[in-house]
Amino acid sequence: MIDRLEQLYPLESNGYRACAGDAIIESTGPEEAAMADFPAVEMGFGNRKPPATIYDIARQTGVSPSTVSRALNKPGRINVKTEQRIRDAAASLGYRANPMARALPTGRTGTLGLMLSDITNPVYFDLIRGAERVTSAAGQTLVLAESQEAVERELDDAERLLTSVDGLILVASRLHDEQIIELSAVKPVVVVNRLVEGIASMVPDVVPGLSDAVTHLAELGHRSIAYLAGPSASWMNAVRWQTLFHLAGQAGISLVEIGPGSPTMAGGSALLPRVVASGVTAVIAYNDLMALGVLRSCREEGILVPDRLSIIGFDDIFGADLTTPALTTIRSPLAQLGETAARVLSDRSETSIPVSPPTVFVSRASTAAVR
Amino acid sequence: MIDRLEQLYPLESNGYRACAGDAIIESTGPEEAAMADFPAVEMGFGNRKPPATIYDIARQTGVSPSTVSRALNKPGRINVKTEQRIRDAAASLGYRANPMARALPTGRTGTLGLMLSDITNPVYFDLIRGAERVTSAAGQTLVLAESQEAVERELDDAERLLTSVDGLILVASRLHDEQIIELSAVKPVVVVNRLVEGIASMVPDVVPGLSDAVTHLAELGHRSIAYLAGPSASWMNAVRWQTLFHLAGQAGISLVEIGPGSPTMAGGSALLPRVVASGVTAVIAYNDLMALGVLRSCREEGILVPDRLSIIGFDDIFGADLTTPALTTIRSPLAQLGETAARVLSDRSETSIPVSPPTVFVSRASTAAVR
DNA sequence: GACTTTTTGGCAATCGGTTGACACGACCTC
DNA sequence: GAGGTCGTGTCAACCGATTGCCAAAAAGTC
Repeated sequence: MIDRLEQLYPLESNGYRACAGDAIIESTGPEEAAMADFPAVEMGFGNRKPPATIYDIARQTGVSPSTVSRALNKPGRINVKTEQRIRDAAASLGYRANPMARALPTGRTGTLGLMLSDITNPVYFDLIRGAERVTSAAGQTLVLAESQEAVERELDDAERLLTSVDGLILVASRLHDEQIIELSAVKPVVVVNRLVEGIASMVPDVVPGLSDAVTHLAELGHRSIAYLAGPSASWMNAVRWQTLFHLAGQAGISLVEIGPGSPTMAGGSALLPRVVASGVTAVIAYNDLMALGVLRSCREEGILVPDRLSIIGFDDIFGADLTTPALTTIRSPLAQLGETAARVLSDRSETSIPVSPPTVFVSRASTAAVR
Repeated sequence: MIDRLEQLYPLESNGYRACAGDAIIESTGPEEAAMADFPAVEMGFGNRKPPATIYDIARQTGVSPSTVSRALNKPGRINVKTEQRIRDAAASLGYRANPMARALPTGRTGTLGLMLSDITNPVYFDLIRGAERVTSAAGQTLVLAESQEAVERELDDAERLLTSVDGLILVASRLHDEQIIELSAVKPVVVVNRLVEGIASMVPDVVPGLSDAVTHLAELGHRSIAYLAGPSASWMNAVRWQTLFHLAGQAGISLVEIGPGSPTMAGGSALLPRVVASGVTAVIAYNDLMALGVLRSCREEGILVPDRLSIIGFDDIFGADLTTPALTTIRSPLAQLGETAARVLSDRSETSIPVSPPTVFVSRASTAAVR
């Protein structure tokens, strides 16, 4: 079978773009598709060559290890001539400083941790991107960890991560305030999408976006709407609900809370029956994923959107504008929050930091006037 | 300003779900939305308490550090009574082993690296999930790195990562074969979506899915189709093109290659004019992102899909079934590849490993019979 | 009771860097 | 020429674990 693969993808020295002139294509039969008998390949976990150390460089150049260390990290401290010799040797040996050996005496690991409930939730894309950009610009490494919405696990992972990181960004953490404060006693911690006293916190200001959304619905004639609640342990869910509660009151719109539900498409879908039963003409969901879940279920149920039900999401994730109808939503400035969080940790600046960029209402096609 | 925020999100000891009865809601004026003057908060980067070490435990229990180390890691080596005393002390001090101090003498870091061109590309979601699942089940940590489609940077990051990781998974790497082989001389390396001689490689078998796709198009009466090429440095792009080339030939369908383009929605959109000019009735894109880009541009240009143009994507990413029309695509078993890759590195098994699970054609609504 | 074996715990070296203290020579100054 | 300064490089301690080897104590054997 491996033969067939190699015929199919003939290798060249540079690995790809081989001429396919004599490749043999044949359909894979069902028996070949079975899991049990994939083509297999041998792993070569054999003898590896240990990476070069400053001791190797020292021996080769005839200086002491400490001189090597200084030549490589303290420009000017060592004679330029010597420094160059050392640099050349380092390059020829393919030297790379061992980050752990370095971290041990210094305490600096050159690494920031980013913890979120679900790495693959599109909501966090821009946030991750933003943090990545800042981190790598500062020559540091960003490590991502996932807590799977489990408090138990989140604390454990956070503690583990904390020991090997210069700072930690907690996004939409489900931990208790005290637990977060405890973590911050060990290493700098920044929380995003949550407000914790005494901890650098960055939350978008939900008022502008939500306010515009409510006005928008009011202008379309909606008098009765629902909020699709996310996880009850989510601080941001509480904020969105409370804010909406007041704004709806001010606008004279009646509001019901439906949920809590899982912050996923499935979670949204599951709540549709209750939405229908409530008789509301519009829903605002905790996030876009839930909104998309509702949207999909509506299509399956034959409920016309936006004619019979208007839907508003939250976050403006990837894909929100690809649906039909395109999803009206409230955009959170997550890229900016990610950047800021990373910058704060990266600079270790004692100065005050920005904390509350505004959300923006994005009007698309999933909202319309009440019939 | 911070006052307003606190009024808006009043804090309680447990952090959320505070009563919002007296919160004050007012619209944010435009001047407040300006970037310059976000509410700010002071960071407390003050004196941190250093984490507990085995020396602290040793002192408290009156034994030597080596005994502590053994009590915690070599069950049975130490008297149960002593071991328990040590465990209790460790717990009361909140001890957490410093992974770097441990890695230094042992060489084992308990960490796997996963490198991909773009963390936030939905294509890789399932792959990341799969790798994460296996890794964390094995008590290890997965660290993600992003290479931004830049070979220079990818090599640099890979080398840096390699020093602090037990093994490395390279996904859709743009590196040269030699570079990858060199990396694998230092630490175990697995490549995904690419075939490199001598390196454990996992690629989906594109034939089944692509074959069904071509048959599908042929049955719908398409006689002339286009392939929207992805990055020319992508091994997988070459494979998809070559395979399609043969399958189309066998089916008697004429085929043109359009591109290469960036593997993004923008990349797909940019190629639409050339698709139109070519006069084909169907396109198969390098990936779903490009297919979605074409789809969106078609909508903007008033080109009906699938009536005037059939579109097939690749990978079946999140959102592919949310569009209108829902995207017909070829699903890659990436979750499985991610799991397998992680398992191979995690077990360090010398045994042979599965390597080529089949792709599956997913027929949805973006393909139809030629008028 | 003397000898052997097993259990239990400590000593010290090691991993690969960093860094404060210091030695040595060159150069400068009065 | 004595004293001071500066530039350059080495020594040795240290970060927090792991682990091979050994010693003391306890248990077992004849």
